[in-house]
Amino acid sequence: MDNTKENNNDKEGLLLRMGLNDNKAGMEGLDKEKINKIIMEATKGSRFYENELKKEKQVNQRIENMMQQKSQITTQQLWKAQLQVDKLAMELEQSRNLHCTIVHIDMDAFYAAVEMRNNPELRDKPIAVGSMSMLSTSNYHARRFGVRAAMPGFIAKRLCPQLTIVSPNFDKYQEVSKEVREILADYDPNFMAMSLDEAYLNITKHLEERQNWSENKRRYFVKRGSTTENDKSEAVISKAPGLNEDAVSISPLLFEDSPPQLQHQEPEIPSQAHFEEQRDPQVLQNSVVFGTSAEEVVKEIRFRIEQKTSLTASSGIAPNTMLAKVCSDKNKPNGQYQIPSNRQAVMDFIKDLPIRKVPGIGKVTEKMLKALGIITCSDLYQNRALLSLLFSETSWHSFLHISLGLGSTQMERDGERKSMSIERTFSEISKVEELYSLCQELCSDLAQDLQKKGLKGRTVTIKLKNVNFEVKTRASTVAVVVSTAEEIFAIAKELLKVEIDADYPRPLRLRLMGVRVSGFSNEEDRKHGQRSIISFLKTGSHALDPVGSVLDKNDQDQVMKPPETSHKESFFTKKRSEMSWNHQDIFKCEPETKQSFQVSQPPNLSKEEMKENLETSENTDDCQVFTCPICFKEQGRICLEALNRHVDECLSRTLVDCDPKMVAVPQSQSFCSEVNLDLKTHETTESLLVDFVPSVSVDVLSKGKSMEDLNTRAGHEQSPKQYSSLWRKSSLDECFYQNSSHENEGYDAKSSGGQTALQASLPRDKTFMCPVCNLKQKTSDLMLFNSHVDICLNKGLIQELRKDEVSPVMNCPAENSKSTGSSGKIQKTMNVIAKTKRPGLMTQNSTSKKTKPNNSKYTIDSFFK
DNA sequence: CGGATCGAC
DNA sequence: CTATGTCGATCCG
Repeated sequence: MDNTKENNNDKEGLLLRMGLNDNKAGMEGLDKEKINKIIMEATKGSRFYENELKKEKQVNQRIENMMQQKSQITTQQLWKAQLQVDKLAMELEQSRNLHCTIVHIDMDAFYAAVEMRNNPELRDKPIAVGSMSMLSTSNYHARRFGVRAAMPGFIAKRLCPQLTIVSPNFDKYQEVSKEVREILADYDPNFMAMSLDEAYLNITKHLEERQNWSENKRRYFVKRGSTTENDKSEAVISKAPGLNEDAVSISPLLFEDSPPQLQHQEPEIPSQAHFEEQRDPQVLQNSVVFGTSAEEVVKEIRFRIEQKTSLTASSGIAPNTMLAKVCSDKNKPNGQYQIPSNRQAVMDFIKDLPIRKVPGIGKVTEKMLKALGIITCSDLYQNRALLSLLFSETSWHSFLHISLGLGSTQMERDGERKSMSIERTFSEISKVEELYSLCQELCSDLAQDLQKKGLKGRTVTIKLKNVNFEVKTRASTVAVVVSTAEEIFAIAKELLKVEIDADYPRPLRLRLMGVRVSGFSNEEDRKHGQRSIISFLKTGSHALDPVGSVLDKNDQDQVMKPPETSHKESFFTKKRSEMSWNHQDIFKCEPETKQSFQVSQPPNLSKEEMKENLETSENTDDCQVFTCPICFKEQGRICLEALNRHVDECLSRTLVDCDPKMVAVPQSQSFCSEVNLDLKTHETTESLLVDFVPSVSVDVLSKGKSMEDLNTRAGHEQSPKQYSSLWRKSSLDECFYQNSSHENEGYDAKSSGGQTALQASLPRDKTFMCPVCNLKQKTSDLMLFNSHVDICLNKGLIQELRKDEVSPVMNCPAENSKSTGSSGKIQKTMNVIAKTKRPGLMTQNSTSKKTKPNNSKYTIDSFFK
């Protein structure tokens, strides 16, 4: 049994993947081991499980390839990469936009919450929404037993025999969702709904307007049940008659079953807001006034949602969507969390954030990065050079964005969709006729969806999953666009036929079939929806207006970008387009840049003044004086684009030159001597890339900053921080997740020891201590300082590499036979499927079961679909 | 372009 | 008694 050990590992992996390791132990619930054991028993030996193991092996193989590649990276490559990555990082830093207030709203355990609201019977029970085959969501009570979304119901039942599984009522959820949407629209008419229970808002403009609102405009009345059309909710409210004129009266009804810790949360009622009891006894209402800050706005939103729907929501407030989303998770359920709009706050937040929390990083990426020792965003930043060598450009760009705490500040325009598909799972079908008729049905349903959207495409893809959970897709592209059921089916049928014939003596034995249409043409899209024009007008009128003129950048971007890239800018993926348009953005960024560096700007700068500053800076600073981080020569008044060219040249020069040891060391040393290059760039500098330099967080002072400020900040850094208290407040889930994501690994916290000491010892007035070489230097130029640090860092990296004997420079990579060829990107995925064409084993079982396509869908449909 | 893979919910 | 979903986007050969 040579695979016993491996199996054990795999088991753990599987449990991890199923997200079950992060279950919390509760008085009534189960502890982690029990949960894992039960799941294991239920799952072991199933075809599903076997397939999971197989998939996991593939991922492991991928990781192995990656490590192999890593071992062949030379120090020169790494060094060069470091500089190039940092160049981009600097550009990104300059385009950082902190002027938007983005809110992410997330309804708590949405489906389950609706069901509980509608049926008081369920309120004290563990429940889940879904079926025996699959659950969509569970309430918090059930979660204590390890019952979670995406878990099959029959396993959930074993974990929690008392579990009530209710089948989903999507219409109901739609309705509630609509009610919520109506509220959200008051704060951002352009809000972006991600699903029935989740949305992003840009409340920048609302906040601005709100500043002038009278109290009455911010006053809401606490309703006492009678207004709700839903009888049940009245019952809910009257159930707590003792709760009267205080905050508790509007505290969540939903979380009676919340873990006890949650009840320590302070009542989620505006701190600045105050209640005013209405003296008129007949009114029987209290009113509440919300403040004008973002936090208050969000409390107001959540308050209104709860008043209207009797459901609670969690939310996050941050300068961009990525951060907002992460935030909303932090104090869930029924909580909120804000990252203030300054760079330091963002960085503090990001610092220990496990990458898995970041949207876009899923379990596979997490595992791959973990293999590189990357767990947190700081790790991500520290490994940026390596990552740029191991991952595709889009991937490492995303990583860089994440590790800098950057994300989109715009609500996505109605993105042109790229494909539309339908798929269905059913109990085994292997009869040819049934397969065809099923396919036809799918095509017909898909055609309806397509026609609703006025879409036609040229590529039809079928997807087949056999009873062993092996998935295949087969595509075919035709000359003219198709959209009708017949047209699609004609193509899909052929594809299906090929697969049936290919296996011929054996039946296909499918458990899922899907059909997809893609390759939409723009002309068609325009013709039908005139989408582009509409969205163009929308851009003009509803433009999310951050701060006055600054926002024009956004709009201009919209207009200037090529149409394909102007849509679908999930904060995660839009970067490519940013890159290609970078040179155009740079000057438009200028005003913002200026501001984003002014994190510590003089507090009372009037808007006019600010504008003025911006304007002048725009006029005069079109080209700044830059210093090349490689050769350290001043580049005069050239624009960033030119600087980039220069840096590139420098880079290739130095690399040809030689051993980095010889280059980096002398340069950095000479630089470490006192330099005073007072460039007329920004009068304020903020720590840029230095935050994550190993074991330090260096803060560059602004001119106006006093020593007290500094000390305060440094002290704040180490004392029970603002965040950790909030962190403690977070739900059990959350805490557990934190723990579980760190368990199992010799988690070697990249110690941030000495950080405070270092900060405190920072001399004032533009003399900085390099955290790596520990030498003093004097400069006001951020870039210079960073370059210096980076070079020192490179030195360190090189030494580290040497120490580890990973791949000494002289070592010829070719001698390692295993992964020849491909240098640069990860060799992606082994093609295993090709080998697995032999379907069902001996089971001759021609079980022509009734074709009973399982129609229930548990997917969360998005608002606008 | 085709196919597998990833991630979100 | 059984029993593990649906959809869109991206990446790479």
